[in-house]
Amino acid sequence: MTNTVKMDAPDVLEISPAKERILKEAIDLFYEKGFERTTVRDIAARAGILSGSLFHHFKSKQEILYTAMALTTRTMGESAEKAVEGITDPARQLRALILNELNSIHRETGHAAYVLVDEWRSLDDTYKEAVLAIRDNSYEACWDAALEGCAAKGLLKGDLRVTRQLIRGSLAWTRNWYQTDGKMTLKALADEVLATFLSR
Amino acid sequence: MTNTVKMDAPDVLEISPAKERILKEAIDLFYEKGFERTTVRDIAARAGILSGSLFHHFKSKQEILYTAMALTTRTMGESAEKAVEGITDPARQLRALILNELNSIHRETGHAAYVLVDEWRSLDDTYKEAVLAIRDNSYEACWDAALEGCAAKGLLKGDLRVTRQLIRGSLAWTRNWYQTDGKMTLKALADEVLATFLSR
DNA sequence: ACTTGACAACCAAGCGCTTGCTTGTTTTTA
DNA sequence: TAAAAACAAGCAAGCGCTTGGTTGTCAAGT
Repeated sequence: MTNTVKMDAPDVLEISPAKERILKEAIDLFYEKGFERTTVRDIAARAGILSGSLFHHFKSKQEILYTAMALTTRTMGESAEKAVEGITDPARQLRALILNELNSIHRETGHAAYVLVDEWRSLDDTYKEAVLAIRDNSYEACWDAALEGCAAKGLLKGDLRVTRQLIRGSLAWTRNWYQTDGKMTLKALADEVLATFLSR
Repeated sequence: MTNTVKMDAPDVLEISPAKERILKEAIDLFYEKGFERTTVRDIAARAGILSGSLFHHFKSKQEILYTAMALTTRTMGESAEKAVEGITDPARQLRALILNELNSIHRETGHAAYVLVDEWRSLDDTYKEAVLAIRDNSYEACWDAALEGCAAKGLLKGDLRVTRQLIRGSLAWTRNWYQTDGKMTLKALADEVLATFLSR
């Protein structure tokens, strides 16, 4: 797909079952305590191994964070593309993207999306670039297309880039208050968000 | 005001000039690197003293974070009350609160508001309660009043509590994209946010 | 006017502990 | 039987914090 050289960064595609289990536990811990407060001993204990054994799979704690973020970024990009697939109406595209993002944050794999945003500062600069390279391809393009479509139809007023950020902020913040087990479903929340941001 | 015993927690009102300088530097560092990545040696160096001398003013690193957050919380509460003072129209109240919050985030003291949100997880549970006790008094009440006023006038649709959180998220997220030195002023941004969330 | 003593602020040194990570060896798997 | 995976042990560095002593300040005592 991408024509950039991939040799420098370890290919995130290659994930052994063991790696996957470690990543899952690491993400959960990063979600609970943050990257810095999580020790390699914590991660190893949850994965059922000793701390030293971690470094057989990842060369550093940073690489664990990077792999988790790179994987999450790719997954969310694919997920966004799939969400708008076959939808032509821009308002419906937007709703699909909103619901998709809410699902990413609050469903079982949700901790990964949370970590991607919240622990970004903890990622080394070199790795940041690598993750951004993955992100820019598909994810942003989907959102831009949907938003521009809405704007063309007069469904959105004001600066599109600002609106985009306002929506993004609203969605990201849901992790601080939305309860999966509450009365409101994610679909209902998605509708509420859409209704809030679309002028009618 | 509060009838709870206050003896356990140190009164945040008492801040010597030295304490204030240390707090300012600490907040800047927490903003730049996060609480965990910031060492007491970092803070001391910026304050122009040695690390051990910090503990003459604060009994622990945690207490530095707590003091910063308690102070910020009180300041923001007072600031919100002052912002809506004398304003009766709920839409104008809301605009004032939005602008006030944007100012808190992006003006000179902005790092404090940022830290309050972003490093909340790093604060010990005991201290969390103390900060929440300060917060609940004024800040939330101002927002609730303005939002209910808007709803009564038909300016807001949907669940008020959800709307409140969507706005809060949009505002908090601005720190990830809004540039103080850019073309858009904070007032213009406040207007854009207001226009986005109010139905017309 | 000079001494005294109490106090806050700070320094210099380092303690005890935890951290991420390494090494050499053993176990498991295929 | 050889590679992959995990263990056992521990190192060097950095962490928050403590200790004991040195300043500068200023009001009380003589």
